[in-house]
Amino acid sequence: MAADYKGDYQELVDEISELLGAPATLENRDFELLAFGTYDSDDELDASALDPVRTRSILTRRSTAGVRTWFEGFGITRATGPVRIPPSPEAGVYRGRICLPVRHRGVVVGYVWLLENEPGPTDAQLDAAMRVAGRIGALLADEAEAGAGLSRELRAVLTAEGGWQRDMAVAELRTALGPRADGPHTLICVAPWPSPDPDDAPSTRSVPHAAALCTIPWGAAAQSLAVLVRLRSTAVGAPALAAAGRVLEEAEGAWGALGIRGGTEAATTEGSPAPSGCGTGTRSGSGTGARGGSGKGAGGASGKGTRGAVPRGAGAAVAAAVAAGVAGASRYTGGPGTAGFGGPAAGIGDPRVGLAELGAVWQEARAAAQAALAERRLGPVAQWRGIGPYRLLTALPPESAQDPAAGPLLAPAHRELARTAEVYLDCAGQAGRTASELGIHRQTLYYRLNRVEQLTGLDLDDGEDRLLLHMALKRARL
DNA sequence: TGCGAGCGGATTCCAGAGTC
DNA sequence: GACTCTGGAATCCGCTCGCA
Repeated sequence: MAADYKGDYQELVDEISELLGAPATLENRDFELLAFGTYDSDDELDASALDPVRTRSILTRRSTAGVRTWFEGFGITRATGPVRIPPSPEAGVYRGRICLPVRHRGVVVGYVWLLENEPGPTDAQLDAAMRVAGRIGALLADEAEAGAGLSRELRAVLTAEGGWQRDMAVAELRTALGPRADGPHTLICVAPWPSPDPDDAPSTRSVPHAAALCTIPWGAAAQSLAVLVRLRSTAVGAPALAAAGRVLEEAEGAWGALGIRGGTEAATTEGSPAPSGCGTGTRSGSGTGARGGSGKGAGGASGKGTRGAVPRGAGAAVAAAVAAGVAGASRYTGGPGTAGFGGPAAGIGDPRVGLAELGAVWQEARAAAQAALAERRLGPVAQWRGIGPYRLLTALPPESAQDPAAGPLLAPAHRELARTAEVYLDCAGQAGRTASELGIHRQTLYYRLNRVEQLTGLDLDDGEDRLLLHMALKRARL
């Protein structure tokens, strides 16, 4: 049964505030706010509580990197007793404060902060406060252990083969979650996730509405992060979106720390516009007679496609993970969806009540993440219900990625032709819109389409041939 | 309802320029 | 020289609208 840790932290912080006669705040070792004391002074408004750093910490639930660096410079990560920190206006710290390191079995797990007042607390008072900090440390360690346990249960559910194995895993997760297990839930898949190490995953506390999270293999060498999210109802997806946004921030930060660009910036610095710019356009065009005409043979290709997708500045292991998990999608296009490593993406499955269908929800979340990575216009956070044809395409077996009909077109030398064909098909075969979308002359478009037909042996005036090529091109992006 | 005129988009053909 | 792209002109085709 999960404990109400938040309430316990609050009581302990209030206890410290009362002991020392000053408002206290509690942050974890990542400087994320866990609780803050509301000490009642005799004044109507205690100006001492209006310190900018403390106010910011309370309002944003965390401290800035600059403040963190300044504090850590006083050795608070190694201290076993109270540490006095003088004010430093240049670091944004306008008031001196006392840091009580919160330790458990010798390891720092958080910090209690007190603004210094005159006269300061006595040694006896600080000793008493440190004993309370010790109880907070035990509580933080207990919570971390409980969270890790849920990770194991969640991973067991998501990696179970099915049948009785999954039923057993679901039963264990249900027991661990308690009564909350019967409420509405969904799953978020964030991929690629930079590390398989559970210690590198964010805590459930730092992800809004998260009940459990764990890492799951993504392809051959990469990782993804699964987040189980509690919802108020299956009709309201806002909590899942908020959680996905928060975890994406963590993922982008982690990839950034590894020297790999995140976010959409990387996606727009190379290559051309998205191949699917016409995806939501009007219905079919004229469908008139056959194209033929002025092709001049099936000789060499331009070879002017977009450049490689391997991130620069990354370690070999990371590059391998990216190659397996992300860049594999960029087999031919140069568009934002696939041009290099455009950062991680998140997929959200359809909400369900209870945990029985968690396996299916996970498949949906994975598929949505896969679609968001392949087609950046769907992301960075994509919901299963919003990925359109990718609901079918992601369900196809891996071997379908190389359909012989589209094979020649997927060669690196013919990236531009493949992109031309895909935009043309996305635009429902309307030459004018396609040429406009690609920024080429319409005659150039006819020339390229003629080359596509020569390479593939398909007839773009035939509906089934069009469907086959369209599916093959989309599938190859996944 | 059927027909024809007008319009606009799609297609084809040809010539020529640029690049490798 | 081969390939690719661009531009102009002619033609085809489907759609809309007015009219009987």
